[in-house]
Amino acid sequence: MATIKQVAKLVGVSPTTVSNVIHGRKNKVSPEIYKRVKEALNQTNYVSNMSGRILSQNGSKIIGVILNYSRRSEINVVSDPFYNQMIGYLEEQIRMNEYYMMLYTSGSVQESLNLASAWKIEGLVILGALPEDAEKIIQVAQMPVAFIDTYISDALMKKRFINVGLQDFKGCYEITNYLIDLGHRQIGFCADGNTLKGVDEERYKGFKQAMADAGLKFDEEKDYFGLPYQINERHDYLSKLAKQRFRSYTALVFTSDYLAIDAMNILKDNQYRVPQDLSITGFDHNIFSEQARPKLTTVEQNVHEKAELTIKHLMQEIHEQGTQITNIKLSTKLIIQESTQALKK
Amino acid sequence: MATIKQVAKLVGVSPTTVSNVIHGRKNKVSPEIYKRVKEALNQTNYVSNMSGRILSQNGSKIIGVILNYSRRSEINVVSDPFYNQMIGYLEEQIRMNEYYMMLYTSGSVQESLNLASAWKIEGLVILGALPEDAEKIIQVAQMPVAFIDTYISDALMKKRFINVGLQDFKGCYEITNYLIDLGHRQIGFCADGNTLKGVDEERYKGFKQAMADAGLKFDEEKDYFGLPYQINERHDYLSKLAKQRFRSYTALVFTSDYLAIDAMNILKDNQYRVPQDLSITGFDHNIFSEQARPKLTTVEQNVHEKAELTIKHLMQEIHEQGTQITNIKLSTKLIIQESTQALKK
DNA sequence: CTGTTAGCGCGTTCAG
DNA sequence: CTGAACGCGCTAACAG
Repeated sequence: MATIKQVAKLVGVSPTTVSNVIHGRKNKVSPEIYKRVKEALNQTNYVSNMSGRILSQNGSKIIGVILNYSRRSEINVVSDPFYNQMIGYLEEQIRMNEYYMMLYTSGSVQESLNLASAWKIEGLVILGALPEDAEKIIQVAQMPVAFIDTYISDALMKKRFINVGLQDFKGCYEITNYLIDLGHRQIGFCADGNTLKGVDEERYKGFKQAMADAGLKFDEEKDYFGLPYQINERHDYLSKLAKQRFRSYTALVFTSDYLAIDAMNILKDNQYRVPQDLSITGFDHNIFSEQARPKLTTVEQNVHEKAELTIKHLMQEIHEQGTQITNIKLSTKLIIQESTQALKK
Repeated sequence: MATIKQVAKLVGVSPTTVSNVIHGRKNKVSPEIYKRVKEALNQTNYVSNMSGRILSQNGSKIIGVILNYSRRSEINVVSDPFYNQMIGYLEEQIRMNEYYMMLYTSGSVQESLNLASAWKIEGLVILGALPEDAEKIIQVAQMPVAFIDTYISDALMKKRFINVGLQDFKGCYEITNYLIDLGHRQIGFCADGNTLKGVDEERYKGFKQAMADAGLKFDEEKDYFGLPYQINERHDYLSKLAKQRFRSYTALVFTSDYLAIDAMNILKDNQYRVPQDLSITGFDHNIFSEQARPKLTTVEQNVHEKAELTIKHLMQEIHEQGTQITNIKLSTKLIIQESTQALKK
């Protein structure tokens, strides 16, 4: 509640002196006064008013974290533990850098940029942006931006933009290969919705490549399953699939643990045994894959590392030490658990 | 990027006029000029600078959301879907009220209050605060504060404080009673940690009351299981319990779905069949209880409603229309699913 | 080493 | 209906 002025009056010095003490500029204040001001600061429980600070050109100390939910339905963004974990870790990293986190979910680029300029936000973290939105942002944003899990062509990348993602192609290639090695030939691919973009698209490509490399047939019309976003619709649809079309497969690859577990439960309800009747794989290695029985064979990504790297590079850019384009693809790890087994001959 | 001054110069009017247009004060500006200014505003993509606004006494439009993790380990806060859902819904509600959300996890009251005063935060939402922390906050906070899931005595409540919670006692009483009705007599109670506070304590009381009302013995030393926070330690401990002490029970009551599912898996790994060998209940009715097989018998709380009510009342307080102490206890609902069954004689 | 002054962008007087 | 002037809290440049 106390302002610099009030503290200054209390001690009997000028506001500048107080400001200097606050910023620890010992060389500009005599030790004696420094001590007295410091005490007054503690006594009055002085907290600097951020708006004053921002106005006098000193950075807002805010990192905006924007959750894009144009891709997935809102329900999933709230429920999918990947986003939740990510937000938790981002908050941790931002706080550790003595910045503040403003969280915003937004479907539109303009909205996000308005937020940023209204608050003179120093850096932006954008989760799950579509490639076309990312392009727009790169063109107009005035501050460093870090994208997480967005596919941006290198040509578009600029110095102040950071892109942290995963080796989605490779991850999905490997897990598909693993299924093929187990003897599976009829493998279906299941994802959110009918048009794949970004992360899911890369995973799909990895899957198809693995199939092609093994000389296996894959019919994009028949063997690709686009699941509804809405949980009830999805369950109905999965039930139908379980009763008919899924019967001709021995393994199913899902683009996320969330979807895989969801489907596995519906399959169980329809008297499938996993993995005896059907092998199932997920992607993420989050809490769902561990809590499920059988535990899910999946692809691990290190969410904490993702958050840490993102904020680390963002901070570098903010402090102008960034020297090159940052486009990181973190490696993945195949986690073999209980939801897959070798095909019996 | 444009400031009021710049827009004013562009149109050829004074800053005041522009300000008036921004605030829609049509009676103070001629229609002709109003239109021209409006156009310029759109063209330049004007966004008002928040710091200027805050400084000139007009509210920061920030709601601070503080996650207290002194009670639970950080790991759980990040993983427990209750918190995640809550944050998602709070963000939604805050945004819908045209406010901004600043997210902060903190173990100390002072830190939280510093955040609030630095940003002139208009309202605070505090998740899972300890009663003693809540008391401190009530004493010193300058703005409306809404506590979620904190037990505060009515005597301490003041006009500007809001408390939204659950009928935890009743919820746990009912589910325990349900088990008793099913014929269970040896019922254990499992919770996070060894000293129960707030929500968990109330649930424990509800449990004990149900046992007492049914004339059943309950030994606080023996029949209460305090589980370690750390996931690995917890699993080890649960494994031990599964092999020995759990054998003498026919039902276990858990304080959250998260813990119940975690334990259920360990039990399965130890050849228990749920519910045939052991009935299990959770609390929350979140995604875990639905994704599990068997689906968990649990107590439902409406998280969305909780968030909505919290922000609604907080907004009322902010706009000074709050007239009375707000201490809400939302009702719960028993959700009977597959993890419980009648005891065979 | 210390104090004075100006200005950041906005909203709100108060005169014209 | 319009504009000039002030102040919010802070910092940086400049004077003493």
